[in-house]
Amino acid sequence: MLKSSNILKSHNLRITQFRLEVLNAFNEEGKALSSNDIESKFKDFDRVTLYRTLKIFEEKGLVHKVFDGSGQTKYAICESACTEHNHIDEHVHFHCNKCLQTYCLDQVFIPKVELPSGYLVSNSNMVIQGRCQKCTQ
Amino acid sequence: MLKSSNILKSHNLRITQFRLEVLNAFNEEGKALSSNDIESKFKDFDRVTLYRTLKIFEEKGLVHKVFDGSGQTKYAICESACTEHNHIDEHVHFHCNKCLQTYCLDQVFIPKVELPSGYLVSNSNMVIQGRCQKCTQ
DNA sequence: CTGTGTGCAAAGGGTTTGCAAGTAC
DNA sequence: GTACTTGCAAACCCTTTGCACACAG
Repeated sequence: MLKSSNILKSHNLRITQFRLEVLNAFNEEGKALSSNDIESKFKDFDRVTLYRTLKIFEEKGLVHKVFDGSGQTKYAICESACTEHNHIDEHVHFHCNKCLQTYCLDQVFIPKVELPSGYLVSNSNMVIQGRCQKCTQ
Repeated sequence: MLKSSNILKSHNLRITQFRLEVLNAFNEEGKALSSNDIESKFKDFDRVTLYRTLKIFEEKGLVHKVFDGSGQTKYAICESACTEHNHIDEHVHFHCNKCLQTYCLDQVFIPKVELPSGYLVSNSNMVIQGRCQKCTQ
């Protein structure tokens, strides 16, 4: 049994060809993908199904949205710890201004910040822009 | 002469009624505004002109885009130091999950983060979500 | 067999483009 | 007077909704 089908099963999702292909796309690319990115990897393709797939993947904790400042909504694979009721994505995202790709820096955590009194923090999001490893070589 | 017209003049923009009103809206609200937010403050209104106004304001360094995770593109007034060629917006943004407003915390700076070697940083962006001062009272 | 997923058509919403008329300077 | 700005219509693109058929379990 493939890894992707295990992921689907463990999140209580039916295993379909389409979902496997989308999940594989994320695993192969290793970076945040827009629906457009995914679309261009396939032919014979229904956009609507992709939107629905991404939506349910997000709800069930397989992927999380990334707002990288490009304006496009992108998605990236979650850490395995994420579930439907407990999204944990406290890592930094890096957006390369040259290749325009966005990477999850799973090993880089978002630092805590001291806020003025009266603010209650539930969640933090950090996007760093610049040049990625490939584009500085 | 009003403050807003000085801002326009100092950024080499023609002073028009429309631009003054948009600029005043930002100054009055003191938070990030979507084009929708601005639209609802006026009547007798052309959306297209607003889009063009916001675009040129951003280019000239009067406002900066804020991606607060709400999905909507919002804009906030820049610090006075920003110009067409030098955007400096190294402060934290706060998005309230209750009132859905986004505030610039000008006094809270984005902490520096240690990245793996090979990454070159040009810019950082940080959005903290939770409850704002008004909504925790 | 039953409930869920998919594909198509169409609608909805935000944003951009083209062009003619109006306005700042 | 000239270049820039505005307003309107229409185009564009991304995303969602409705519905009938197909498929996983």
